[in-house]
Amino acid sequence: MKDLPKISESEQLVMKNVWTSNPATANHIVEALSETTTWKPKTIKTLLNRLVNKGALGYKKSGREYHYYPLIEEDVFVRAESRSFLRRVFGGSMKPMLATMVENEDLSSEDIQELKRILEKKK
Amino acid sequence: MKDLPKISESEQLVMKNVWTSNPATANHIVEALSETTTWKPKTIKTLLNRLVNKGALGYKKSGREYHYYPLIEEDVFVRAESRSFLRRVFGGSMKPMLATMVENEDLSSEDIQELKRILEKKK
DNA sequence: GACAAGTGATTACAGATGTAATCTAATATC
DNA sequence: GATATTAGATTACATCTGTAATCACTTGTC
Repeated sequence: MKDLPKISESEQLVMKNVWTSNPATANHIVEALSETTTWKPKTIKTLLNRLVNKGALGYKKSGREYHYYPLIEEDVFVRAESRSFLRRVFGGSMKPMLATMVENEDLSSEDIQELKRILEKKK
Repeated sequence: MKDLPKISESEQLVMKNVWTSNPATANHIVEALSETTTWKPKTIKTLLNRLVNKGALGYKKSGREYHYYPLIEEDVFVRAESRSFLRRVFGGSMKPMLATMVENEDLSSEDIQELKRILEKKK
């Protein structure tokens, strides 16, 4: 898997919106992000422009609206980010990572069963 | 849990060394990091100074050597980082996170069994 | 006491990031 | 065709981060 561009936390929020619903206009993304952030539209448009420059987003012009779409698959990004996190914080080891997550989160018996099923699915 | 200072990836490498063996002198940390990085001693000392200013490290002077020690417990940092990762990448959901990790990593049957035991330990 | 050596503090610089305004150009409306 | 409006590009600024040199001060040695 070739190198992904480095995407900051703020840029990730933008990407998440585009992954969820694309193609999307800037205004659409601005509206969506205004529900969860206090960013000004100009800020969001800066992040969009940076993501385009980084090769994470593409766009197609329609009239005077740009329709943005992802150039990185969400799955690819998520897997890369997960690998990076596991290596950086746990030295690549799954066991302490899972132990820490399990301690952090309030999990029900159903949750635990579901997680075990996920483990069992592993071939 | 009060706010932890934001620690960069490079600073995390320094912290890991101090967590592993402390108190530690700058030279000791420089030696240890020289095994895995190509940083100059001045670089490492900058990172040490920044960590002190951030409140992540403290020091005690002995002769002309500073003995650095952590002001943040590794466990606390690891838990906070894990929470942040889970929320940021998976919206707080354990199941897709575990599924992604399991797909990413080459796990043996023993590994899987051990991970299930970790889940079962959850009260 | 003087000088050398060693230690960290401060400074330096470039790029990244967070945040947002200003400018330019294109489209929509009249 | 002219003007208003809108959309993104560019610029702005402060802080963070990566990387490392220079400076200042303290300690060690003679």
